Amino acid sequence: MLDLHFVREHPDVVRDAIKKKRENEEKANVSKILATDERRRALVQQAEVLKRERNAASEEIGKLKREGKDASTRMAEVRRIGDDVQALDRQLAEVEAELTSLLEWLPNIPNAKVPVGDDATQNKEIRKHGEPRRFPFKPKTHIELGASLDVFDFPRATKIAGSGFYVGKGWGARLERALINFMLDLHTREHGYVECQVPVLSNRTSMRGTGQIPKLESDMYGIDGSTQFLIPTAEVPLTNLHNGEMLKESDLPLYYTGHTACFRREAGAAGKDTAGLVRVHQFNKVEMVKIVRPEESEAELESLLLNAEEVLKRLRITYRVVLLCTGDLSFGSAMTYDIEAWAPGLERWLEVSSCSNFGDFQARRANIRYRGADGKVKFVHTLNGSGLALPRVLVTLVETYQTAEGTVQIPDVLSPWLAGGGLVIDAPKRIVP
RNA sequence: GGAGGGAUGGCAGAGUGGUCUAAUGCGCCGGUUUUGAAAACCGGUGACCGCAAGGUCCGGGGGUUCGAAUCCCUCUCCCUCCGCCA
Repeated sequence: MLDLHFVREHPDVVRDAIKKKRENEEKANVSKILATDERRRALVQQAEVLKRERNAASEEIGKLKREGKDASTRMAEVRRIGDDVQALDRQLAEVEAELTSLLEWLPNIPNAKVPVGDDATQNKEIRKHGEPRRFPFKPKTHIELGASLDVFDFPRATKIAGSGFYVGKGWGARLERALINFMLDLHTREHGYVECQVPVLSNRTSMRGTGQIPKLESDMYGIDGSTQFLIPTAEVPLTNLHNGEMLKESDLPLYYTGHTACFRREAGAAGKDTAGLVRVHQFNKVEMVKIVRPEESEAELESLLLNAEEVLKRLRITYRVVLLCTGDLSFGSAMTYDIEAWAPGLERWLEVSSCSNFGDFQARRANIRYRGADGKVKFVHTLNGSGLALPRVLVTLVETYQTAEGTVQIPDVLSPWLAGGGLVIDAPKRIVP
């Protein structure tokens, strides 16, 4: 959420952001907000004048009564004021609710470093790590490998739950578990994050806090008449750990990581990536969240990105880092880097991580503040990034490390997390060693 | 699931219809003192809205009243006990 003062004082900056982000100008409506704010301030003034009168009169009545005098005419008068106050307060509550819901539709302002552009084609490549691997044979896709090695089962997942799910089986499941532990250990032992086990269900307040509600409500699975939702990312519970809290400056920065299942309807993506692991309704993800002082958030984004990249470096997977242009930037983000890993079988780059700086956008919504050394209350800045999304890492891993024989050579770096197991995925019942 | 108790500023905690403009303590900030620090003493110190005067806020919402932290209803959360249970 943007600061109302900021919107009032810099409406053009906000309008510019809406345009550059290709947001719906009907819903993200600055003029309507300014008009509603005017109405609200007029009502506040009217109500306050009356309240002042009422307070003075009530005090007087108290005095009269203590002195044993009659106060009935005064009381009748004040009663009328009270009725007016109540009517004004009702109107004010309505206008304020309207204003808040309008404000919730305003996107965050992009950082000045973000290139202006319409869509993903205008994103800017920042760096590349490794080269796409060349094969002396035609590499298979993870779907083909998954079937021949019996490690990913899509038809049976569809039978159980519907389309857009997968079953990891044998090495497929084991490898995913090893990757999760590898990532969590890296982030906790070497990058300074505190691991959290969090609910995969969150309420409306939390969803509003991180910005999923109102804009993305229809992309989530609601529970119990939509009082709670399955989380689309652990960003929601991890950031909302501190919802409504007043932190001490010495508490900052806070680094959290956690592994959860994530659930997405992918409502707008019907017909896209329908086969395989690339786009599924339920997937595992290791997430990193940072809660930091405002002056540090830009540098914290860079280190967050490096933390995510480190996973791919150690797995020796080819990737590139892309700075999203304004048109591709998400609603609440001020600046986002995507990490895209190369999938040799599919022959395309896959987004395995998205690292964003939200500035104070989420902090305002979730009311996460801290008291500075000077005693002043300020909003924190929040950041988050995937570290990483599991299914797509599995895709790039098995496609990258496949052999001419149709087996998969698992990178050595994972061996500590595959205790007792070999490092080659072979056809069923011939697991090596 | 049943019964009871509770929610007050950054924290602890008093306050059961009228100077509550919320006591007091801790913490925090400043000062005095000190070579420096601690201690002691003195002073200051909530959030939000408003250009300001001022107004609002005692878990959320609603009600009673001239007037609500205080009374009533309701929701949420926490605690104690009982039951059930991974």
